[in-house]
Amino acid sequence: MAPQTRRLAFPKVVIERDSDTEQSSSDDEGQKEEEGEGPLSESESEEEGKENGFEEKSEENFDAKKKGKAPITISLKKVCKVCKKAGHEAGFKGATYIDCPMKPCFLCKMPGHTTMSCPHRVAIEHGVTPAPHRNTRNALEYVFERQLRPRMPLIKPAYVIPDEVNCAVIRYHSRRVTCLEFHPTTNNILLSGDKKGHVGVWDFCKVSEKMVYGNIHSCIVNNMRFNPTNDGAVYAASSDGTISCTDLETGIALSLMNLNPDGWQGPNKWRMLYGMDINQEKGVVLVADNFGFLYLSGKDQILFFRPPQQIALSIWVDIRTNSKSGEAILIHKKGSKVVGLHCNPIQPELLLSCGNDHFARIWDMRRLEAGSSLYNLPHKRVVNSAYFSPLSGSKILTTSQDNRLRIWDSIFGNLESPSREIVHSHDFNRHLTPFRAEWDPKDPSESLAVVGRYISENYNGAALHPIDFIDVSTGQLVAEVMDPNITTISPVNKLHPRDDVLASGSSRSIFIWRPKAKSEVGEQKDERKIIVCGRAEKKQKFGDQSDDSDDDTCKMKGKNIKSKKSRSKLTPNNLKRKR
DNA sequence: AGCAGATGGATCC
DNA sequence: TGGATCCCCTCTGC
Repeated sequence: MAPQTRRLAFPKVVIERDSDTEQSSSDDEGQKEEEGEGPLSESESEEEGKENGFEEKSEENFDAKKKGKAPITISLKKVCKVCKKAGHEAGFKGATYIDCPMKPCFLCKMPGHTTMSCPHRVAIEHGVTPAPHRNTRNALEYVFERQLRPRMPLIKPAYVIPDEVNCAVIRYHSRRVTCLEFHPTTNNILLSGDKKGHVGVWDFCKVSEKMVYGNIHSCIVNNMRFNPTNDGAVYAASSDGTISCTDLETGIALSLMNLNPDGWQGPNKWRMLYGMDINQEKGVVLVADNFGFLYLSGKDQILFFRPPQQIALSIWVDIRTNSKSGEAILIHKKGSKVVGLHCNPIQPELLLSCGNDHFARIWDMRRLEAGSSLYNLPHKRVVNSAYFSPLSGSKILTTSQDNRLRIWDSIFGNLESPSREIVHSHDFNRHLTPFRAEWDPKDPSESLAVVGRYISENYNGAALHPIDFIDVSTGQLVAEVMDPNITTISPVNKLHPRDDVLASGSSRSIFIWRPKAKSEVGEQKDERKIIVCGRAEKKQKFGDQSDDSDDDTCKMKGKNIKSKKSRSKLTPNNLKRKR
């Protein structure tokens, strides 16, 4: 499928919504008239009509009102489940979610309109605040222009979008997937961490070769990184307060650090590890906790480690030459979670952190002390992730819970305000893994990012949550990929470092996406396989897909398909995008 | 099938 | 600073 923009998709949604709304409101009227609640339902329809901008409808209702029915003061009329007021209802109408008009827009957070009419929902640019015009440059930027710019291509190559599910493991994990990581050298190996602390290793070409190690952590795996000098070992940071180093062959995990050596001493004492990255140059694992502190640990310390001994805090390796060893460094507001750490791919001295104090911060590794950050990048709400661009390391992409992606085009330029803010729905429900927009590591122009979408869209009667590909240099929605069988939200997405492959984690399942064109032209005749885990594990091979899928459409039409029934409908024939 | 629970963040007081 | 309360598209297990 060619990359599809919102502009193409949106009119379809409008049509669905119109008929849905009209139909459901007239249904309501009919039903309530029987119940003797005519006038109330009329006023309800009227408000709904206004909300959607249908003047004719209001007139019709006015006519109906003139015909006259006695007003009733006591009723069992439904109230809005959001604001508890009568006169309107919020929630799903079929597969379309109707916002409560009393609340600010759920998407852009501005008052005066709802998500349905939000300009950011219909704009092809997806709601971009353009970069302020800059005519000042600092000396570093000239260095950037001279040294890095020549390596970047002048003409942006066409994006290749992995937009079709190629294989999947359904209910692979026993809890929701929290992070994914591709093997750095073996193309087909995908690692996944889950909320329970398990780590999965899956060969998605052989598909059935999969393993879940359940003995590594006791709760959420927040981040994983491969050992840059030994790709058979992976580090993981967990909310159990430990960093593990796991041998992928054996599954034997060694604990590199334990911040809760005395066990559970109450929620105020329990330390959880979130952000993690590895600085290859300096040979250290950087990890940050839920109290605002950064810890540095020798990456190769593991070589001297014997389980089940746990390394005490005092033997952390401190790479700083002029400060005390073994000290945690406060890098974000005390008591706030530091959810992301990223080392600059080009400048090993630069570290980027982000957290719940609404800031992303840039640090010089040579001067890591509380309050000594080089720059603080403010956000309106919690920052879920912050990444340097993968090739030049000169851009920054952040995901904040204020439903905005922010892009700084050059860390050498003016960092006072982001170059762009892109409105995007990822303000998540608390029981989801936080959304993190991630760069495409293969894009030489460093402009393509992938991020899951929280809010659903009505696709042929099904409420689906697409995975968005966004050109962060323009804010344009390059593609939204979805599959009728994936009705759950996909907050975790990872693009392959070399292949045109997307891995996404949705609830307990993992999906591998490849470009549809490839299998169509037979360049790479992949067998699409789905493995369903569970009580009776069965293997399904995707058969030929017939175009006649109206049956499924009808089944899904007009209801929110987030039900167990529809979730279990994962069959070869209905795994087909209906647009 | 229906419901509780998970332990998240914003906001108000 | 801390407790209470609310929440909007979850998902699972009992």
